[in-house]
Amino acid sequence: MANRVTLADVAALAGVHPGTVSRALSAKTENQVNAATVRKVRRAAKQLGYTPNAMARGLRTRLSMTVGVIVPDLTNPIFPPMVRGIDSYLLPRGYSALVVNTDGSDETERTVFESLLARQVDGFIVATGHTHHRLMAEAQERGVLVVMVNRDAHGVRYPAVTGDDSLGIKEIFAHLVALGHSRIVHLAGPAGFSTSEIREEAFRAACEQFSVTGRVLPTSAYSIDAGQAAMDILLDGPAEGFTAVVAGNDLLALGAYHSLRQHGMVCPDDMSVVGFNDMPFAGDFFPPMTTVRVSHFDMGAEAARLLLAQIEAPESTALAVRLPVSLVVRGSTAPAKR
Amino acid sequence: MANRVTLADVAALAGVHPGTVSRALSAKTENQVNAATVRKVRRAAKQLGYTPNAMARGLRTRLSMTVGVIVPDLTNPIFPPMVRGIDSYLLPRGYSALVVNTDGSDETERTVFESLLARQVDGFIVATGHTHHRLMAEAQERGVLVVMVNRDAHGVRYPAVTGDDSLGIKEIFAHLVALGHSRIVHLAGPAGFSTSEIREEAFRAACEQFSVTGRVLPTSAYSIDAGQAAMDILLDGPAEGFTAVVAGNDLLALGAYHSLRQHGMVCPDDMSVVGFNDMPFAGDFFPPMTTVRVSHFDMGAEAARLLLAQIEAPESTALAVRLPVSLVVRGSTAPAKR
DNA sequence: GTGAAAGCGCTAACAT
DNA sequence: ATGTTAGCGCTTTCAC
Repeated sequence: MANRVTLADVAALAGVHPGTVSRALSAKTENQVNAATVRKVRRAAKQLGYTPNAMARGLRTRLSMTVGVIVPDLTNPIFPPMVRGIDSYLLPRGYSALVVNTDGSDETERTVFESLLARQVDGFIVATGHTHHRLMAEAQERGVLVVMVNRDAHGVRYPAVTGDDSLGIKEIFAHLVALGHSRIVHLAGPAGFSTSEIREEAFRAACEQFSVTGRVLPTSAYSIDAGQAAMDILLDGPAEGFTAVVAGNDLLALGAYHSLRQHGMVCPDDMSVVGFNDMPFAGDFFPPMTTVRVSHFDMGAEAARLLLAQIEAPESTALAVRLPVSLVVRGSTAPAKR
Repeated sequence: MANRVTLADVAALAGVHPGTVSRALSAKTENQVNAATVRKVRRAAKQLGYTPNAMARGLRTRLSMTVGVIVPDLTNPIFPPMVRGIDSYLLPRGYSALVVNTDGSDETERTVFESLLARQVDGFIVATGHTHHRLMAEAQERGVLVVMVNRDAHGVRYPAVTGDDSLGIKEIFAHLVALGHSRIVHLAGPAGFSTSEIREEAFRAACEQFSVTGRVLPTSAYSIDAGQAAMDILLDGPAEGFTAVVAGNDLLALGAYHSLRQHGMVCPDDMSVVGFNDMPFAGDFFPPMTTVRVSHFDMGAEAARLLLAQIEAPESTALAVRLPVSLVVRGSTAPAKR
């Protein structure tokens, strides 16, 4: 594959030593070199179409200028914006992101983690956090730099960037209660994730606060099918007078849509449904989904910022960052039927 | 960042020469080495937690085991499955994909292309093709290995993996004509892309073949807004008796939904709409979208296969691959009103 | 079957 | 301000 012009070639053409070329071409060191020489070197480099070899540089500097990004599954629509957010911070600073998927498998996660380490990534952004995360604990012991994103891990001192989930749930309740709902179901995210825990916790607290009768339905995954299955359990049994569903995320809410439809019920007339995340196209579903917006782009950008801060100053105390959320009211919520 | 165990360390512990460790640890060369030595080396490597340094290896072998993937925008939902497809072929073979976005900018594309080249990628998978693609022409001259995916580029001899767009359009027509539609609009994709050209061409041919009165509405981008704007133009004017819309892709079809709704029309009662791609969640829109399914996962996997074939045997004549398509009939198409 | 030695392309200390 | 030198960690000829 092409591109066999080296520093030595440029040096030869410019009539200087390779070391000088290296200095002339790097922003940090070009002031150590005569302006005229810099120009001469630049001209030679351009003429030859010189591109520095990142692997040679990285080998020497022990820096790959690459960060590993570990996500459960890129086809989950919250991740592409997050990856774009990461890139938006990384690329202008000369870094690249290597994105890998785990499909929820701890074993796959270990494999990709090691392979990323073999590629000498300078740090990780990890979106696969779960509450008891062995790998993260080990990574910390090995001195690997990590920023957690979206989900946190317990007992690990890595910085984390999350949305303000508690506030999101509270805003949902304010909206629902104003619409007259007093019996509300929570389609709780699967166990073992901080997002699930925090949202369920906030749900219970909000029930207290707003004097609402709540019921928590566990789910097995953050997926449409799991949401549908959980909702089926409610609708197959006695009605119990619930008029609204607060789902752990938009996918679960979509599952609730499916279940409702299958049971001949209409959302929002028979049952209001609220999602979480405001994933792309949430406004194009039927009905357009009321949900809590979290900017996954910002989440990614912020995580990248925290990671580079650590890379450049390993001592920097990067704390948890909580991003703002906002309720987006669309067509899946309506006044409670009396 | 951690991980400072080298070959030399392993060699010292195992009591052999670094060269021997290298041979013992590589599948291709381990048969050159005594079985007992291999075991000894393996044990030492495991004990120290040795991970080979990919940059050092790459520098020596001139192979990065990395491929560059250039997409317009990862948040366009057809790309995540494609990237997963690429990964599905690459990762088991020891390769990684470095994905970058261009946001449709030729300048950005040049920049990311060069930066990927600097990272010594062994080849590219390019999803940003347009009909007259300067960069691809240059890349070919420079001997850069590329596989085009989804879209083709004219006048470049790179292999391309695309869907069978012509067949897709034909199947749409068979469906629509069976429903009694005889006046059909095409929301054509923007100029300069092979997908737009081929689909529009197939539309015109199908109009001939099925004796349908067609009208082509150009759009400025493959986006919801562009689709809505184009559809607005039709609906703001005299009706002309059109009863169905064949959109250049699902996003344009979604734009048609919006325009229809804004004009107080109901899909599919007043107007049938067909998309193209069967993007994720197309079945969850309102109404669930009738569209042509193309497996973008397979597309990515196939592109990766073609690229690795080229990398491993640069002489291999990789031709264009056309993937099968299938019409997915959902709720956005209905019998034509008489 | 294994050791020795060179070198991939670059940067960074050191010397001048 | 620039040249010299060494070496990042690995693979791979060439010896033995």
